Amino acid sequence: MKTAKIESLLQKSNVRPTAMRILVYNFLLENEAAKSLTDLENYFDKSDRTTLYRTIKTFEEKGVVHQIDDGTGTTKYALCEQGCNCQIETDLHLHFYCNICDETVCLTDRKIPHINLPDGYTAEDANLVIKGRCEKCPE
Amino acid sequence: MKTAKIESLLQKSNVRPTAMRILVYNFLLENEAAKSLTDLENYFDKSDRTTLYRTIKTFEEKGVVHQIDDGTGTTKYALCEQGCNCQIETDLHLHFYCNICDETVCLTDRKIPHINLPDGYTAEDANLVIKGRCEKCPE
DNA sequence: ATAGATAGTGCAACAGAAGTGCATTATTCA
DNA sequence: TGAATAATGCACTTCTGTTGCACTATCTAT
Repeated sequence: MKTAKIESLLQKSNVRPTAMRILVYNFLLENEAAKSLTDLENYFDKSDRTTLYRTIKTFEEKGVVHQIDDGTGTTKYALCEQGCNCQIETDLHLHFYCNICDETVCLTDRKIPHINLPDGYTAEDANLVIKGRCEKCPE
Repeated sequence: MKTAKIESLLQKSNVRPTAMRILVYNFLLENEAAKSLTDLENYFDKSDRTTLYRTIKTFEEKGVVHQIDDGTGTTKYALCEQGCNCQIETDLHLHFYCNICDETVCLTDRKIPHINLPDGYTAEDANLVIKGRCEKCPE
């Protein structure tokens, strides 16, 4: 994607499009799998960890990316789809973690099914991670 | 529960019932909510962190407790039910994390619904955490 | 009952991820 | 241009999880 295009996307989300932010956005865009802070750090070895940390936090606050807890203990991030509203319960999609290639992807078209909770419990958010073997890792 | 009872339960799981292990088991038994290593550490302040760590790891290996990743970033543990087979996909229950009291409980009778994955994906394990308000935290 | 083997415990230290404070640099805008 | 605001980079801290090693308790076979 062209830099100018990313710039305008960031601006739409009220994120000032600095060089670093455009690079990070592009990196996330080019990778189907969700990336961790450490992934970013390894890829952008010229840049400081803190900068990347705060970049991703800014993205998260502004709804550019969403956090993924895939159970590996390391938080990962993926771009939100256009018009995605990660916070709304009905829009929560599930994530798939591949035990073989250690990559996590969004299955944006698979929503988390509604669960009937016991009396007195109210749901506000949900997280569903399926672990197994992904399409890229045939048996 | 009587010490003798816990002793025999541990023995049935091939865990040698040391004093520490009986205490830890009892602690987990008396608390409905899942506990983290830090919780154990705070409660058993006379005991060493490593001992508690290895105790809980032994329990986990032998199927006495199961690990819970509730998205807080801290792994928690809860006793397995009798005959529970946490590893089998069909037996996976979901967990509930309360945003108010910061406690995580097993909803053992709510199983994770089956999800149809895209072609090429195979499920081996799953983790579902619902977050919200628990019965003990009325509005 | 005792000696040797095995298992459990406690201390110290380390690793990785996440987060904060502060000084420096870049950008905006009046 | 110059003051205000935002972004970046460095150093440091905290928290959780983990391992190595020495010491102690427990078990088992003689």
